[in-house]
Amino acid sequence: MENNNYQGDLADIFRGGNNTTSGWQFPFSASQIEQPTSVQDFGDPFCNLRDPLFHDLDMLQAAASEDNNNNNNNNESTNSVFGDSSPSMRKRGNMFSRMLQISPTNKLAMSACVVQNNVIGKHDDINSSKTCLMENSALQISSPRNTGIKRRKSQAKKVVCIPAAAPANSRQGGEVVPSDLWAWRKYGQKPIKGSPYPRGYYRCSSSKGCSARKQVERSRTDPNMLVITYTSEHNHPWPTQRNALAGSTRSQPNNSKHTNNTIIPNNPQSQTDTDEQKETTNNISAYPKVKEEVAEEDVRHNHQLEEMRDDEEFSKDSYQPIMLPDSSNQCHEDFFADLVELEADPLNLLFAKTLSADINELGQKKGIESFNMYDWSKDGNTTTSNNNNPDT
DNA sequence: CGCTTTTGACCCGCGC
DNA sequence: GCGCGGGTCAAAAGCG
Repeated sequence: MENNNYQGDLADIFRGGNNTTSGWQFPFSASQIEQPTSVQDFGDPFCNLRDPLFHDLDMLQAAASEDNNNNNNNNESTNSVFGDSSPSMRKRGNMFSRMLQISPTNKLAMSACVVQNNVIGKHDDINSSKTCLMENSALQISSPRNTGIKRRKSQAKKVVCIPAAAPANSRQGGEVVPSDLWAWRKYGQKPIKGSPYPRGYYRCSSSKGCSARKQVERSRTDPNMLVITYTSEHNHPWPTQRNALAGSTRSQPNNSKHTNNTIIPNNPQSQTDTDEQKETTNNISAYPKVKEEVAEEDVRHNHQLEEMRDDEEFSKDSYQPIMLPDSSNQCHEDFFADLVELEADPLNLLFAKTLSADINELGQKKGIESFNMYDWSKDGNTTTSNNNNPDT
């Protein structure tokens, strides 16, 4: 309770999972992810994804790798952790490896986490790398094989470390964090001893009999990172639709949900929204909005997707890139070239959203003004309802 | 109406 | 056995 007074409520993060209009979601497309079918996956959609971004960040990655080498010599071993050991991935780094998967029996994922954080540019110094190592150490503790933390049951768990899109100290409740394709319902939140951040408890709401659960909490060592722990596996296929939006947005006293024509993610903003926070919200709102196909992907159901697309207004044409300022220089083009390419794939678009803070930060390093890559308010009708799938 | 989040109470595993 | 602390339940209330 009191914990919520100074930090964003993690519940906001996962409204994305239940609310198609909320913040950003991982734009998984059927062609890019595999449906998790094993217990090992726990329905985690991150495990098979590859990095569509940031191959312009070699410099940072190199620096990060250098730092990483100073701290860890297990680079080879870490690749397998991410379920993809392709050469390209090794070279460029996988953004999803930021969503660190830590196998209960594999403790070798840490170095990659360090690297990726540096690649992204959010943690671009040695100190932050150390912080990340500390984070990874904390994650190790959560391993069922490690008795450092009590385990009520000897359940297999999978821990994923992902970046929080908004700085933890922003006090912004509407921080955006990837939702996965499952519908999650929050059933509890507890303050965790030793951590200033509460832990949210979620269960799968797609199927009543589904025992899948996940816990979400901020890293106590790096508030910019979220630690998601998946427990149990889904016993049903991926949902073709998410649950109704009802109840997904509780009261927002400031009534600032829609302040202009831009798309406001339906993340409930914290009730202590400040002007600064609202500004951040608006920035978020300018990020590409991606339809529910994000939640519908199953390679085996492509035909179904086609039908759904026909029924919905959404199409890739519903957004368009914002032209960069006239002052754009070659640096702009170089830096954003890859990002513009993302337009071709909604999945990637959402990545761009995910990494907004990182991108802006990195852009500033390159002398680039903050920007919005895509204007989703093209027709002014791109409202939250656009994402709603009628429950009928 | 059906869904959600919130939140205090309760349950239960674990260490001592 | 006891206490701590994490995990879950369930009532209340809000939202579409």
